[in-house]
Amino acid sequence: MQEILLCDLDAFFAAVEQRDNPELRGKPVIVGGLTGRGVVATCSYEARGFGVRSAMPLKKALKLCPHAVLLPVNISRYREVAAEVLAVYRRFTPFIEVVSIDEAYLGVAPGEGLEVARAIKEAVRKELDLPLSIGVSVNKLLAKVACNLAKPQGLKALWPDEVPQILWPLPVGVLPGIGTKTEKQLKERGIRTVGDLAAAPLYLLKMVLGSEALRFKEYSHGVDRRGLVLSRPPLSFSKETTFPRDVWEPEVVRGALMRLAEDLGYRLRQNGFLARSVTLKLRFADFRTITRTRCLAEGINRDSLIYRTAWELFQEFASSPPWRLVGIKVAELSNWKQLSWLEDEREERERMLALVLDALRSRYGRPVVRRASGLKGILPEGEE
DNA sequence: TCTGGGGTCCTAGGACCC
DNA sequence: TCTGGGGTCCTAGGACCC
Repeated sequence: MQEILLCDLDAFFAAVEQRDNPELRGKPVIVGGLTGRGVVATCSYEARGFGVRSAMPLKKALKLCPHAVLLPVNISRYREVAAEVLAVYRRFTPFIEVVSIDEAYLGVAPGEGLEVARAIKEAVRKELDLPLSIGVSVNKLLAKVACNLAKPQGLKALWPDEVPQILWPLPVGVLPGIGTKTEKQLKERGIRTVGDLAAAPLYLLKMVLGSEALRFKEYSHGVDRRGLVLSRPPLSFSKETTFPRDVWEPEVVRGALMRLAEDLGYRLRQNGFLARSVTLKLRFADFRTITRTRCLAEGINRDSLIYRTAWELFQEFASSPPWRLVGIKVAELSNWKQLSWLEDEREERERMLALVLDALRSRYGRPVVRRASGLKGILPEGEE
């Protein structure tokens, strides 16, 4: 049987910032959206010492730690660094499941897990100067738990024979798929720890976990049949934005939808996809959230069609302001194929323009030429 | 304390078809 | 007239993960 490593970069965004700016080392650093309604994306361990946590509203984080250094999320920079880390992993094994920007499972030969883990940790520290935690075991579940126990900057193995001693005392929330809601429901039935879950009768588990009860029962015994998923095409792209203040004017929402549609169209074209469904997401000031989806006859990848569909959905379903967030998701992706011959000349022109703008965007970032008067009648109404 | 953004998966109801 | 059963597609919402 193969062994599995879970490699998890510690406080990744904050660690990159501290590495790139040595004067930040040893200081509490918070990386997050700086809009006033932002939350903590990642914070350094110095900040965690003050009680600051991921997903915490920035306002609260700053109350806990007023002298923290606050930085915006520089996601393109973190992506670059993450690619360098992946390149190191690839020197050790081709079996890699990338979970997120800072996390990956690696498959290695039986008996080699700990040795490879030590070498990877050392290489990432020496070559990239980044702290990394690694959990080692025979499956993803135990590797993940081991990694959590190892953090920060640790290395730990967790073998099946240690399950009663190490896994059972932990809260059920350590199992993947048990979040706050499910944890609460289990607690109401007297199931707090993984050991409780292992001892619980199946009928009781089914009341909370439904058809997944058996899988979680297996997890509680350290059994995890999930394999590594080496690579998968994306199923959807989405982009959403929370307004700095609650919004009462449909025109403000319309402007936001245009920018979201532009971004999604760009990503579809860059990745060679057509989308057959468009979903509008709307959050009201009271936090009630709705989604409305429209399935299209044909796949699309143009900003204007994404925008138009989302705007129609908004007009149909927006009900009443104030709105807090608006978002668009495109899904039902298929590979790019030749569009129908029936497009009229205007559409052809628009498609050519999109290609030119994309080229500019690739080279220079968001184009400002969008505002030039020559584009009247080509871009969707109100966009010029 | 007043709650981001980008994803995946599951469930459940209704429409529709045979 | 008093209504089966199965399959698929579409849609909405929710839980979860990082």
